[in-house]
Amino acid sequence: MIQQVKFGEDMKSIKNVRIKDVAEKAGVSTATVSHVINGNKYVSEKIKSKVNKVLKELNYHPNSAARSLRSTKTNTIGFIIPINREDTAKSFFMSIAEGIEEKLKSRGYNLILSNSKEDPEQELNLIKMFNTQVDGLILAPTNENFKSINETIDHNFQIVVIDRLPVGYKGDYVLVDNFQGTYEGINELIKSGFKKIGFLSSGLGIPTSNDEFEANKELSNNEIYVNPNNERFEAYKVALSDNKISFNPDYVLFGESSFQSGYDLAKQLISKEIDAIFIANNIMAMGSIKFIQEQKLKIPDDIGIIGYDNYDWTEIISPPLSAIKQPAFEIGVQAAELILNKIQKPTSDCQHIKLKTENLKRSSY
Amino acid sequence: MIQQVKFGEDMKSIKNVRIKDVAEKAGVSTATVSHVINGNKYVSEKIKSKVNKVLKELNYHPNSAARSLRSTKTNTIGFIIPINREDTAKSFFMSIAEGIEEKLKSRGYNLILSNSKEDPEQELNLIKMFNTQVDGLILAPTNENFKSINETIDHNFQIVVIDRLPVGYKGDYVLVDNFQGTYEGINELIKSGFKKIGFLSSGLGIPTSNDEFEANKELSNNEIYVNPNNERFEAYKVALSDNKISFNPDYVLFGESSFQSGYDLAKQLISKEIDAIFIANNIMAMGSIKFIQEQKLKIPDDIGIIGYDNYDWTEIISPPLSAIKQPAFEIGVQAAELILNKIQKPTSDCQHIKLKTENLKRSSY
DNA sequence: AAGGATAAGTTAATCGATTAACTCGATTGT
DNA sequence: ACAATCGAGTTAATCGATTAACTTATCCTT
Repeated sequence: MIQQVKFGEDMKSIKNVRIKDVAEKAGVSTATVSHVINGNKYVSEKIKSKVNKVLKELNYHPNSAARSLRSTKTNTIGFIIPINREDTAKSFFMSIAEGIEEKLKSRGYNLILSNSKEDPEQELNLIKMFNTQVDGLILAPTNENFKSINETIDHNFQIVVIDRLPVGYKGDYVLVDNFQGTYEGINELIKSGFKKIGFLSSGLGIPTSNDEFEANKELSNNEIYVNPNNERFEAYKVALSDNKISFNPDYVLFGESSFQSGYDLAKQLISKEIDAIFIANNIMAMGSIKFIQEQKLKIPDDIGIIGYDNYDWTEIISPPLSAIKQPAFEIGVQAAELILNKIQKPTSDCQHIKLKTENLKRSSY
Repeated sequence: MIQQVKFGEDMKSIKNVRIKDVAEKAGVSTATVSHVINGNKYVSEKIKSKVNKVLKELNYHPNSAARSLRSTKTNTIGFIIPINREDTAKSFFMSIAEGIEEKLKSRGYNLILSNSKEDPEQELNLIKMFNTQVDGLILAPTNENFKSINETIDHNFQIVVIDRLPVGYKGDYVLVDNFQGTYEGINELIKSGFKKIGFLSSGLGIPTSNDEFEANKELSNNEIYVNPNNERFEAYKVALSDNKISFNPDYVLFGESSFQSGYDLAKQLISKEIDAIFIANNIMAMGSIKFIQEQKLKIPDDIGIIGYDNYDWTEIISPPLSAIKQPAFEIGVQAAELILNKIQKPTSDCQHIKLKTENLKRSSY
């Protein structure tokens, strides 16, 4: 339904108030007004208050384009998220965005948001676009290698990486300790008596065959692509091994991050007579649970479950789902903090932050 | 866990490539380069290709600050959302944001995102901040009256309002036809044999007492504050009346948009022996369902339920929840379309778009 | 062949805020 | 008492891209 309405408002064609207008009205130079606004040179109280008065009267707002052009600071931070349509990770990244915004706002910065849609090409394009637009970039990377990213950064801006760690990246980052959370989760599962524990996840960023994986291991920690999924997978294997349970590759399935894929993989896995599943991906967890419900399997009697990330729905399914919760908002706050520091002091040491997860034990195991 | 790492990268202190550099290398004037880039004056093929070549070689990217300053176009659209922390509406607005972004990107525009947190003051501040930053603003308003908003807009930018309609606003908007969706939902409930239908919602933007409400009715359609909740409430009443069911104010409860409030209000409502509930708010629906599950009430035998908005979780609870789905992504696309049109042709007629909801019948009634 | 029209580029003013360099009077030190 | 220093403002160059106005050279038209 589309209506059309005649245009006939009190169109404002107000010429913007310039610093010059303020200066004239206050009887001072533009430089003085600028000094009052930015407080970077001493101005006498008398003049300062006169200028401030005029500033208010005229409702002056600095033209950010002019300001950026002259000072080469944009006061804007870019944030690139990697989500597909219908991906529930959007809630995760949105919470991160909130954290970022909260911190930025308190320091007078803006946030520009863009979505790479998990497409490395898109990501590179966005970075290009950001080149002259931002003072810093918070990036949840989809390119697995930092080289290509680094090459497209031709402007002098700061970067903070979150959520995943591309190969060759040495700068600031904020990650979540996915190893610890998963390790603890698997451990709990085992303590509760589960022995045949399946592992469901979306794709790994690293080679999955054993040979290649071993090869990777020899590189230093910074030299492999770290994404949440492979950390979780590693933790799964280590936890099993620490509990003297042998690793069975048949119990591990990777698929795309979707409801359907969760459903399908759960079906496959359950046909293998496992007694518990660790599902490293929120939306796949939903699909899996759907299948389990359809099969009328009892949770946790027939099958134990742990999911990843705490969404509201995890509380209202029956039984409520146990989950490993990532501190999304906090990631955002920390990332913003890092980037602002780096902008203020570009030569400062790089910070590597790893946030702890929280283990939410409910009734699904 | 925080690590410190010595800073010692191959710091880039590259001076940015300016249009002047390109011009010199290509042996033409800066004006010509600009014309090639923007295509607003004819340039011979020979020169055009020469310039394009240099553009690539030098990896030129226009300085957006300079461009904005001169052309008074920022090529940026602002988007203000009104969400509180933990509000599941974040998923709804995020989908809208995706829709906006998709459309904007295809036309070379950027998106700046900010959150008013449902605080009218904050909203006004954000608008102020946007004044010289954006060419247009997409606003999910929290101020109920447009006057205060209008007063803080001192720059000459375009506005498109979404989701709610403040009093006195006459410009472009994209809304969802909440009346229709709710009306149909209630109708279906009645057809399925439910008679005592409760209504749960977060706060209305209009006076709720009957007198005041009647007073409001006399104003023209554009003169009352329209938000999704009051439309839904209206539809509820009309649907009852059309089915010759008398309206019982005891069956209607308003609370804040939270899990707990949904839980509490469901408790209240159920004590009144209703046989179905229409829950006009997603997160309240979760709380309500939690309570219903705890009481071991059978859905839909003991109680029928319809919720609002289609989240993934609605499929995996038992039984799957019937819901009215808003076309979030589409709202974004349309809003972006409107604002781009308005920017191109500021005097064009205002468009009023109302999108249809979708009725997802599942097994909860 | 003269005069105008057109085509293809160029020159230079301009957007608004910042800031280095400067002015000018007052204060201080010896 | 005189130079040096300081305090409080001002002047004017500058950031990089756009674009109105202008310059040539070329092409018609009669």
